Amino acid sequence: MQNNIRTRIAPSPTGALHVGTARSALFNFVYARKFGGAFILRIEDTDTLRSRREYENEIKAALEWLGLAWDEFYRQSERTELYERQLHRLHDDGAMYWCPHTIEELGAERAAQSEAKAPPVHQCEFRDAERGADGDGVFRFKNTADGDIVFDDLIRGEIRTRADLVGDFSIAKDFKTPLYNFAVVVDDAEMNVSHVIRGEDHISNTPKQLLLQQALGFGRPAYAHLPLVLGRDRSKLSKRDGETSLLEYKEQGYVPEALVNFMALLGWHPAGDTDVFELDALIRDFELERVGKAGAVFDIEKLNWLNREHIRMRDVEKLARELEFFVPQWSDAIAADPERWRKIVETAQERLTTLASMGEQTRWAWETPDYDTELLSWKGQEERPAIARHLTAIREKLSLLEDWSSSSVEAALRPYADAEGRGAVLWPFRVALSGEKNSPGPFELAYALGKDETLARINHAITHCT
RNA sequence: GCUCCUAUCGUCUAGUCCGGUCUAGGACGUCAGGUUCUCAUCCUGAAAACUCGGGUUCGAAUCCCGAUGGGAGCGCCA
Repeated sequence: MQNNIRTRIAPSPTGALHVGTARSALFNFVYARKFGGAFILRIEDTDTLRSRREYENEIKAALEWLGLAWDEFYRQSERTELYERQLHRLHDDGAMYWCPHTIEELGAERAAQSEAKAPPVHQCEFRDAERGADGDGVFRFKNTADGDIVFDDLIRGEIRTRADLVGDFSIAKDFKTPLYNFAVVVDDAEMNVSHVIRGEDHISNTPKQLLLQQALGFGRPAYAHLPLVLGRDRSKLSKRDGETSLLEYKEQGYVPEALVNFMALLGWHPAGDTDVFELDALIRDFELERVGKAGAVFDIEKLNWLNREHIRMRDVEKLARELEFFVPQWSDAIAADPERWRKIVETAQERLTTLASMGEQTRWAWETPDYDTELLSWKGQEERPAIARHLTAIREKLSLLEDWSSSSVEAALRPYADAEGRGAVLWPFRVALSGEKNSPGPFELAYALGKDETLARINHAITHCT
């Protein structure tokens, strides 16, 4: 196993953690863990106007929720001396210059180039001028490379770009305000990042960063560009496609294991036919070589299925604790009888798609059933006296029952139900307990409700019929 | 407009590097049956794809060329 693997996720705190960014974080984390390396969280907050600390906190919370613990943490806004020093080095080498053009001028130039079918590259007449930062303008890297800029992508193979098409790109607003491409290069080198694993929307930034690395005398990390996460319309996932903020999924009742599983499947697949797996297995089986090249559509149906699967695999006690958050209206009842709550959770567990559906899924547990008497009738064909007779028989058998479990209740009633007709007996029994047309089975309900409540609800139903 | 990336069922994908075992496999979803007092689950089954055109070859989803489609980037954002 290699030990010098260092990966990073570098979000900018200008919004919540995006699903695409979270997926990149996951792959970086997994890759680092697999080789016993370090996973770095670097907040790219050089854009002081848009960066906000509350977003940074949200991003951290989301990563923690997913279980992606970082080993090192940095904030670019706290590293300005470093960038300044490197900026001066470039400046002293004559590798950058001050471009005084306004944004309007640059926009006009680009429009003209588009019109003339020319490549959109800024031709600055000041690239050889000796002048510092003043007024409008920006520092640009003086790109003197010729031929192709080539790098080997771990996922895509060789990628080459014509150097003259890269042009003189901006690297800083002034000596104290570096721009993205510059800060990234300095940080990746300074942090000894060994593998840059990021979205494919960064492919076109890579040649610029390569040029900068060379000019500064830095080494080159390995690159792996992930396919993009796409929306229904196959364009980059956006708000229109539903939630793009990871924490939103938490609030909607998705479990982190499902998100991790789902995001891993967006572009990667284990060698076998397994679709359901957890982080440990992902770390064990992950291979960058098995990451696909084409964009992957975010399919909420598959996420829902995975969420169901992971909820079903969950430890009941743990699930019970997580579920409490989603039924605040019953927190007192839960605190009063935690054992009962655990039984309710047990009954609901395999029926939950999201944790948030717990409320409607277990209304029967908290509210006294309120139903029309007709609902007690199996297929609307049983008359009231018959229903009352069945319920009375059930009451008699159950009141004698000592050991109260789903299977003992079933064993006590099965012969009678078989003799009288299962539907005719079990349907009114279940409705008496749940008050619902659709609900978990009567034996499970009886178990979760407990003997006293079960008998009380049966009595209530009997009075309905007489 | 320029550049780059990309292309297997509706969706995620296996297979592509090392051509034949692929009448293309799995999963989600869909549909149909079955189990079940109901719903959900569960079980069985079905429909569903190699973008197109050339070439190489005895043979191509797999190799080569071209076209087309899709995506991304082109910022004094990251």
